[in-house]
Amino acid sequence: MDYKETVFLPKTEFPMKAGLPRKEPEILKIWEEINIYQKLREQRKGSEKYILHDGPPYANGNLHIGTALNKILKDIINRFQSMLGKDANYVPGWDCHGLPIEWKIEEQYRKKGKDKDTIPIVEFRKECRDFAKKWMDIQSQEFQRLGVCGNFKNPYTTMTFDAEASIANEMGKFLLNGGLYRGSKPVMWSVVEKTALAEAEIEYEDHKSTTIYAKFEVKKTNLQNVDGAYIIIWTTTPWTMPGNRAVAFSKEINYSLVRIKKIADDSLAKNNDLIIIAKDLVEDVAKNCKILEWEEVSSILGHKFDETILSHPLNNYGYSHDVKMLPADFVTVEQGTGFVHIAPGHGEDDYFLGKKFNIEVPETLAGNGKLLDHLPLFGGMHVLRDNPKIADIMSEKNSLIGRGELIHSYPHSWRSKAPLVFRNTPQWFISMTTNNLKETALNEIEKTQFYPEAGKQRLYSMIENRPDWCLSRQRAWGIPIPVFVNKKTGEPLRDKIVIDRIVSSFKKGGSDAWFEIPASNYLEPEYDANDFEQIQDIADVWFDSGSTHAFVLEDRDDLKSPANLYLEGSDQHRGWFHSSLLESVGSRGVAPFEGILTHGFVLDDKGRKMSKSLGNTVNPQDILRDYGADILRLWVAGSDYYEDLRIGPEIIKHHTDHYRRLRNTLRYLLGSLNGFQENEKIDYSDMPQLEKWLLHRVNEVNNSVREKIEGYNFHSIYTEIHNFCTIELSSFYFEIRKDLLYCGDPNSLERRGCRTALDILFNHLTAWLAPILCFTAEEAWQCYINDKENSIHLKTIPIAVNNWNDEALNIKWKRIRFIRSLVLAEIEEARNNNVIKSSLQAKVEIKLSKEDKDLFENLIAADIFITSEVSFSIEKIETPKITIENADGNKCSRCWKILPEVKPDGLCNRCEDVVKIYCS
RNA sequence: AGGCGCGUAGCUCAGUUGGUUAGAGCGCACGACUGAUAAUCGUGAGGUCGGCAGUUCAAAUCUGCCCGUGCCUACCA
Repeated sequence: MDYKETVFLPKTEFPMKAGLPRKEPEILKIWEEINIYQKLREQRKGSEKYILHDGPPYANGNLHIGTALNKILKDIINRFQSMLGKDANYVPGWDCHGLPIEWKIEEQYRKKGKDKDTIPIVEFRKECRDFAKKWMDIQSQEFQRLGVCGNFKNPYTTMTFDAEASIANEMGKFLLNGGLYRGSKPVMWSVVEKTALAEAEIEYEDHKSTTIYAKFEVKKTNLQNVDGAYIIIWTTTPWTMPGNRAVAFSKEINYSLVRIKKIADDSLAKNNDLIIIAKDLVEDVAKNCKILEWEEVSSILGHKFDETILSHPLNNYGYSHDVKMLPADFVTVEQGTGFVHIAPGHGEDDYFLGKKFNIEVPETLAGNGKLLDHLPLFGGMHVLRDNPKIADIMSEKNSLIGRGELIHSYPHSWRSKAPLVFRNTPQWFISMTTNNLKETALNEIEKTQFYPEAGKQRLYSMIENRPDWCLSRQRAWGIPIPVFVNKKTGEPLRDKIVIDRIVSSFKKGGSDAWFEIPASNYLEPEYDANDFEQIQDIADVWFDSGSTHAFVLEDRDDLKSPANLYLEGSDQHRGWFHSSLLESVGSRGVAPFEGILTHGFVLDDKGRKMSKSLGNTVNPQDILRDYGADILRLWVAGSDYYEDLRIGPEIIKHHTDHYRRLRNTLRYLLGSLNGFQENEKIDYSDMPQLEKWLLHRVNEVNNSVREKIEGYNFHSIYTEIHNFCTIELSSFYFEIRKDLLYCGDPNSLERRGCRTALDILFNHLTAWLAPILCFTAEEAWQCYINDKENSIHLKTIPIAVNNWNDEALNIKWKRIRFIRSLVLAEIEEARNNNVIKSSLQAKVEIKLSKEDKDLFENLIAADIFITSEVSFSIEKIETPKITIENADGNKCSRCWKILPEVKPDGLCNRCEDVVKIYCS
């Protein structure tokens, strides 16, 4: 007779094959139907808030794998916090202003043959706004497809009128507290377009420059025997000579004092002149300047040039200022003379070095590329065309020892392809020293919790070493710096009334108002608009996103500031973490976050960065289509995201394998719990020992999960859950309990106890997994309770029941499992020797110590080993000795155990009873 | 070139203050079961702990150098 029908086999609707790409959108639809985000807010109302403030992605282009990582990680954290019972309210945001969008619009213009400069600025900005909106909507859909739960109906963006007004208001705070000032700094300038260019708008191409070796006579020095000697510099930009104010040397370099003995006929050098150049470059300079013979008079260590003052090469022609010699790290002996001429208005290094030593920054260049008229000898000359002429003049005035030409890589404009120059232009800055901004920011970093810890050092040293924040950009798509400058005094107007007017007008019409509404509306009646210059610069977009704490965290009633956590890729140490900290500290004196978590970058499976040219990019869209979001989420949870993380076909396969184990565990639980009812539950005290052990372990894992949430150790949670499912559930507990579940008496305390424990286990497991496998956990949960409104994501992780803790029991079962592993190994051996085939055919004889034997008191050892018979004999040995033989008796047709009581083709006593009661 | 990181089995990760023979799971191989079945169970083989040198009785762990790699800067007179 076939007893299969009488066996209580697992039964469930939960399919083994997930079909996530099809299933997930269905679940998303249900969540939308029941409005789960809103529901969660209502349910968690009044609970402790947990605010992970979203760093806004830039609204252009589709979701890529890095963003997917970022968003999933944020979602996992929010869901775990929510599962702890907190009100984890996530408001996603977008960064909307800035150059990349401006470019796209310009590109569209170029295609249509339109010129950007002929388009009214407000119209141009409108197109940028529409572009940002379009991508925001696309990305919003993509983020939600990943399972991200948040306020997608009302996200924040940096371009709403409220946000623009609020950001302008923040700039107003810096204006009023004195932190914002007008300074100047050399920027990459295109003399063709008459505009500053951003780093990204620059391309490097070969360019032919006129080079000169110019001589600076030593005027005052502590050095001996250098009277009348010349320091020689080399430059590829002769036009910067009028702006020269210093010469840089390196303390580490050895220099030579050289007397020129013989020169070629066409050399510009003079016999008997004493020149000073780096020792390593003497040959090189001599060759380039056609010096045929020379002698080294002495050598000079670099650091001795301190305090030395030189004369400008054109000292006698209107350039009579002192030229200081300054030490600088960036001076090398790779090229030139080992001295670098410093024109603070025409180079980044030059500017900062000059600033450090309080050297004036002269203005020498007009926006159209012409040297200013008042400059002696060179007024009106053009920086790109007249370099040979400048070299001629200097040569005439006996201020060179050589000249030449050099083809080298040089910055050019992306648009016009014209060479660029560094030009000193007025810019707005936020001072790092006013109001102790830097110091306070560093203190706030000390108070911040960093995950991982190394982030603290990184942010700290960046803030510590950064110069003042240059806030202005010469651009169109962004928030204007809302400042008026008094034409007479050059001072910015610092008046709260005016700022308030600007802010309220931005609130009504957005920051376009700056370009549309006449200045008089803001200034009058207190001031006369004619007395003021209206600033046309746009604020650095980092100021926008740096202000999100103000217009998101502070302005929304359902959020709070400071946020519990800011979480971004490690590149944001220089970006959002940085600007948010400075903005908040500068305006409020405190950091906007309590913690910072950084994740690494996504690399390919070999650890190389992804690039189109290598063809190793991984598209999240492909993974969603082929595997589903839960697989991507599992990849995030299973990786150590503090470091860079890898992805590729093999790694995806690895995670789908792990997914199957988790899914099958859920499936087996659901199958085993088929028909489980409240009245089947029994008390803990009535449960078998094995179930008590299981509940102890459930408690242990539960505590561990809770603890690891606090430290954001999700890959550790993942590993622990996976190992628990594999080692303790699937291959141990489930394996042992199959007999009881399939064949046991449904009314027995043993089987009811087992199912009660399985129910508890299922409740825990789905709660642990829900934040990671948000779709699968919901699917399994719904399969169990069948109540759409009652989503798994509304639940919390169960509170540990102290009663279940029994460490002594755990230690006992560790030993039992060890003995079991010895038995299984012997069974395998017996199988290989053809003694038995299946383990139920085995009779196990164990020689073991009394202590070990006592472990099995009141337990059915055969069940634990999944054999039919076990006999013990006590011996004084440490490790049990096991022999395997064939079990005595016949095979029970229902439970397949081999027992003496069973008649051929018959049933064992237990099965006979069960069949009689339940299957007739 | 500089600043901050990283490098442990094919894959994802553990390895406490230096201390036996470097661990886990997956994958792989072999086997079992056919009552979790495109599942489940068992057994097993996989590592010069990126390389070299040093400190030490003892190094995956501490130090130095090198190689590879990632992020951020600087790519210049």
